[in-house]
Amino acid sequence: MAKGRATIADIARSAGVSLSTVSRVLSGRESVIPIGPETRARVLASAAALNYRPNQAARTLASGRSQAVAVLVHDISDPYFSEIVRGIEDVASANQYMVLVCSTDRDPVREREYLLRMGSFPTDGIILAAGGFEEEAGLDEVRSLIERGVVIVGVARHGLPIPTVRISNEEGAREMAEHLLQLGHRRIAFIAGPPGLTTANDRLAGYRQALREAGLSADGLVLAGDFTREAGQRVVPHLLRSTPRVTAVFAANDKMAIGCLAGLRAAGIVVPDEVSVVGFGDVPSAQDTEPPLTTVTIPLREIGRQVMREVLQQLGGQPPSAALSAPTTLTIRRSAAPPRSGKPG
Amino acid sequence: MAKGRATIADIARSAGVSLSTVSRVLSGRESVIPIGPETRARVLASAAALNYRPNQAARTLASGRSQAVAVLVHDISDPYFSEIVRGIEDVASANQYMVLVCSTDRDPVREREYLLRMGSFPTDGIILAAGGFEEEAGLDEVRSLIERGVVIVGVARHGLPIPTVRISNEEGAREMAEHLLQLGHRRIAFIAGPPGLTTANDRLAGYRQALREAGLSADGLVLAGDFTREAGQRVVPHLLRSTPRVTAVFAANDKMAIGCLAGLRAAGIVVPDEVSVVGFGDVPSAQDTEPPLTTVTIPLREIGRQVMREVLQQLGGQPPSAALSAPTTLTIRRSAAPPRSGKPG
DNA sequence: CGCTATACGGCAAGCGTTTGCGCAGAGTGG
DNA sequence: CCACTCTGCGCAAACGCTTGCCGTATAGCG
Repeated sequence: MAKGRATIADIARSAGVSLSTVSRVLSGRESVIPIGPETRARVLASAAALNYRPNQAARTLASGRSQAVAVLVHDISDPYFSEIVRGIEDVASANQYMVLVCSTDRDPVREREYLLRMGSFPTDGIILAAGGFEEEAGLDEVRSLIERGVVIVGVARHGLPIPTVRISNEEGAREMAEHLLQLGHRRIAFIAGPPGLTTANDRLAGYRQALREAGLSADGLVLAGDFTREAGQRVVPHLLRSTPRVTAVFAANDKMAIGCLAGLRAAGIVVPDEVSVVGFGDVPSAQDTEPPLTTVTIPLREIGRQVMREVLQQLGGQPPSAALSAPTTLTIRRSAAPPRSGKPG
Repeated sequence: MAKGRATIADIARSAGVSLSTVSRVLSGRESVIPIGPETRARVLASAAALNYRPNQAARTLASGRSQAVAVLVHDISDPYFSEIVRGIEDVASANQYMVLVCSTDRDPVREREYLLRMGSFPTDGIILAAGGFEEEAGLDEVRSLIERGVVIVGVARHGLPIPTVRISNEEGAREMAEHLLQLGHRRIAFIAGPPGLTTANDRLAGYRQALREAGLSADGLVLAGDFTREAGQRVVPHLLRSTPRVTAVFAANDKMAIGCLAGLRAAGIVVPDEVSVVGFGDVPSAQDTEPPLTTVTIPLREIGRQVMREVLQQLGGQPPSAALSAPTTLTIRRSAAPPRSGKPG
C-alpha cells in the first residue's frame, strides 16, 4: 500500500536531465563536477515539486556512507552516559548524522554482541563510551570493524587500538584525595568501583597515590563497591566499625556516594560533621542531596561533543588527533569538612 | 583500503548453490521456501568460514525493512526520557532492532526537522516519546511517514492520529492532590509545566479537578513553571508571600519539586514541617533529596517496553492495540505531611 | 502406471543511489 | 586556425541483497 515515494529517476524525467545530474545536485557533489545554475534550478524545482526525499539506504549502499554513528554505553538510563550521548547528539545532528544507542550493562559479552551487529549495521563510526575493562574482550571485533573502514573512537578506553578521549580519572581522584588530606583527614576510606573497570581503577589509583605521597597507607581502607547506590549504602556498617574510625569516605562515583549519604543518615551519623563524604562524577542530582555533594566534575557533555567531532574529522579523512582529553575539576559543596577536632579528650 | 567483506555471492560460490538459496537460509525465509538440511548446512558452514556479515544497507534497500526504530524525546539527558529509551532498547535489542535517539529540546521546529529526516533515514518505526503540544506541529510529516509504511506510536501523544500509550497524568495528579487534601491541606499551590505541553496540562487539570471536587478554588494558586529546576526555585518567594500562606506545593514534575525544595531550604523553611512539597514523575534522584520526595511514579521503563512491543506487533502486521496505558502510582516519602495545626494560637 | 502435490533450488529483475569515464561545445593562448 | 583546457552533462556499471516466478525431482495417491 505504501505509496511509492519519488526517486531521482522521477526528478530526472521531470527536469529533463539525467540521473547523474540529479544525483550530483542533490547530494552536493557539484564541487567536483560543476552543474549549470539553470539546470540545478530545474532539478531543485522538480525535487521540491515531487516532495522528494532521498533514500538513505540506497545512498548507503552505493556510497558506503550511512550518516549514522553508534554509541556503546553501559546504560543509557545512567545520567553519566545519557549526558555524554547528548553531547554526541548535539554535534551529530548539526552535521546531519544520526546516533544510535547500545546499552551493554557493563557486560563484555553484550558489548561484543553489539560490536558484532555493527558489522552488519550501516554506521560510519562507533563511539565506545562505555568504560573498558583491564582485559578487553572485543578486540577482534574492533579490529575487523576498523579494517572495514569504520572509525572508532573511545572515551576513557585505553587498551584498545583506537584514539580515545582521556578523562583524568586518576588526577581527579588524586586531587580530591589531596583536598580531603588538606582538610585534615587522615583516615580516608575509598569505596571502589567494579573490579577490572579501568575507569574505576584509575580513580582508585589516584586515591592511593595521594595517600602514599602523604605518607599514609591505604591498607584496610578500600572497600569493595560496584558503582551502585546500594553498594554505597552497604558499606556504611564497615565504615562505622573501623578503628580508629574513618573521618572521610571517598566514593569512586556519585551514585555510591549518594547511597553512602543515605546509609549514614539512616545510621544517625551527620555529614559532614561526623564524617565527610565525597564522590566522583558530579551527576545532576549531586547538587540536591543533603548536604550537597562535594565531588569531582567531569565535563560529560563536552566530552561527547569532542568525541563526535573527532569521529567527524576522521571521517573527513584527517588523521586521529593525538591527544583528546577532558580535565576534571573539583567542585566543593558541603559534604566534606575538616574532621572533628583531633583526638578525643 | 577497506577490505571487501564477504558477500552472499562468495558464499554461494563456495557452497555451490545459488544466491537465492544463500539468501533464504541466511535471512530465515526458509519457512516459505524450504531448503534441504544438507544444503543449509553447507551454506552455514561457508558463511562461517568466510566470516560473513550481512550488509544491512543492502537488505534494507531490497526488502524495505531496516531493523531500526527512531525515538524522539525532548532530551535524552533527562532521566525521564533516558529511562523510557532504556525500556525501548530492552525489547528492541532482544528483537534485533537498533534504536536511534533524537532530542528535540521541546522545540516543535526541531521535532519537525527530525521527522523530515526520518523521511530519508531507513527506520521501520518511530516512537514519539516527547510530550506533545496542544497544537501539534508535525502533523503532515507524521501522516506522510505513515503513508510510506512507517509505524508510528506515541507515548502520551494524543492529538496525533497514532496509537499512543496513555500515561494517567490527570488521574495521577488528582490522586496526589487528593492525598494532600486528605492530609489536611487546603491551600495547595501548583507549579505548572511548560504552557501548551499536554503532559503538563493534564497534570494541572488533575490538580484542578481534585480541588474543585473538594469545593476549593485554585485561583491564584497555580504558578507558572517550565519543568526546570530553576523554575521550582524561582517560585519560592511567591509561595512565601502568599496569604494565607500555602501549606503545600505540588510541582508538575520532580525537577521543579526538587528546585523548590532547594529554594525553600535556602529560605530557611523546613519541609515538610512548615510546607509540604510533592512532585510528579519519580525520577531516580527523588529518593535522595532531603526529605525524600513524595511523588507520583510513572513506570517509565515499562512504558518504553510496552511502546516498543506495540511497534513490533504492528510491524508484524497486527492492528494497533486499542488501549495502551500505564498507570501511575502514588509513592509516599517524607516531603509531605499534615499542615501545621490550624490557625495561629 | 499416470497424475498431482510437494520439496528444493535457480534465474533474474529489481531496490534507489553514486560515480568513473566519456564526450560535446566553449573559451584561450599561441 | 590549432591544440588544449575547462564546463556541463549523460551512460552505465556497480553496491549487496530479496523475492516473484519457474523448473526439476521425488513422493504420494488411486
